[in-house]
Amino acid sequence: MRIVVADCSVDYAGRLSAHLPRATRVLMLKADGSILVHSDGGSYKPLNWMSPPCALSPVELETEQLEAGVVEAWQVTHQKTADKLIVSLFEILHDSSHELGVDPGLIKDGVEAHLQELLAEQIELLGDGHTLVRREYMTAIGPVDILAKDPAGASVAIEIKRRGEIDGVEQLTRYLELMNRDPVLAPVQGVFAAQEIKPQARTLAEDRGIRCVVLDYDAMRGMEDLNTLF
Amino acid sequence: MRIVVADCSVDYAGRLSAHLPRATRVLMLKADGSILVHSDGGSYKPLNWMSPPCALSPVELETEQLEAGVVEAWQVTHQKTADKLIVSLFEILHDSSHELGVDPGLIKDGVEAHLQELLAEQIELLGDGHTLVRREYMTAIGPVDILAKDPAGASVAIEIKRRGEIDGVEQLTRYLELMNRDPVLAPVQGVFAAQEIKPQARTLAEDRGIRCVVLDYDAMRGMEDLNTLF
DNA sequence: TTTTTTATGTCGCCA
DNA sequence: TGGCGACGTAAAAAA
Repeated sequence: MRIVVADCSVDYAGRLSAHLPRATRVLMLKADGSILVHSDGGSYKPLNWMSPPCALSPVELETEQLEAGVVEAWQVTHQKTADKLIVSLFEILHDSSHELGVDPGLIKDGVEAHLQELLAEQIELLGDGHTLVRREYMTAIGPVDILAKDPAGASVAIEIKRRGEIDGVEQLTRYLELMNRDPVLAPVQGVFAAQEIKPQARTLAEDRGIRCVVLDYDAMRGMEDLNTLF
Repeated sequence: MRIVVADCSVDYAGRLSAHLPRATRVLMLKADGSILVHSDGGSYKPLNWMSPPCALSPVELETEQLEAGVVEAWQVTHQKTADKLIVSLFEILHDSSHELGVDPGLIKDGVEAHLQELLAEQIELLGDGHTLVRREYMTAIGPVDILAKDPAGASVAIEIKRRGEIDGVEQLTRYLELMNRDPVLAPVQGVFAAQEIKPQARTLAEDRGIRCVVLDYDAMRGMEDLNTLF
């Protein structure tokens, strides 16, 4: 990994053409030949970049560029798509290289899939007498996370999110609308289950007669451990 | 912009939970408080990050952490969502700060928006006698890229894409269906305009009575230059 | 390998 | 500010 801080301008030609006027930026050159051009703001997306597989090579400077004050120029070319990125450096303020090694990678946990798995195992969290029909119950417009039955035998459709927001309520509403047209299933009660439910989402859900259930992930995982243990 | 190369581990809790085991990585700390954790591979997406607005603060180390070899720890918290990122540093290999200033930003060229602008100016490309009604004509299900009239005064709805694929045809079909129900507009003819139209998309479009027009971006831009010149 | 789906998407526009 | 669509979407999962 080579890190260069420099006064530079960048030109990209590929799926679109783009230009970055002269300014001070951070250039991250990774071991696989890829390059990221970052400014001191924005989010994780670089201003400009080239993804691997690609190769960096120095560019012979023309008189015009030398006169404009260009000290050095790089050309980064994508192996397959022929996308091209040209970095013109006017002044290098910092330049260092670092041996990083291979990264062990990110371990994700607590995603929606795991919550769904846990709630399916502990369906009684919705209330005594609830029973699981099945996970990923298929409908014409997509799978409902969990289909269950309440103690009276009525259908319950459950939408699970890590964080409950409006679009989750909309999604569940679409499922309910469809399922309530099916005489075998109707009437179907909706349950919006999440670790955290935003006030706006709760209001919308309750206004539509959808029950909101806040899930305690740690407690549910604890229960699972107990179940696995015995 | 502060750049730190360090042996570290990272924990994230927000929409999901994630953990990065101890390894050497590059930490980019931006002026707005945001942080990116990069490895020496992958692509432009960091292994982990926190987007602004957020704030970084040092964490008081516990005995357990000190014994494990943690030298320093940071906590980055998102202002609104309460997402949290904790970076535990075992060894700092590099640490430098740089004044970057505000970036002038990326200048894009050749995107859909520009194509739309150009076609609106050169609406006669659809055929002599065509006139522009307006760009981004609003309908109940979203804006139609361009609404025009043919020489006979009939409505023409134009969907513009850089690369014309099936979903673009579907989108235009939805607009046409809706607009043709409006007695003021009906009958509305559809035009699918793109720099490149995939055979599948062309077949579907023509089957639905939608005209396909391939746009020559360079020629259109050339025309614009002439128009600006005189 | 190719296609489809997901995403801590991000970004930009317009109501 | 919130909703909606495009993105050089990228990245992961499925086929």
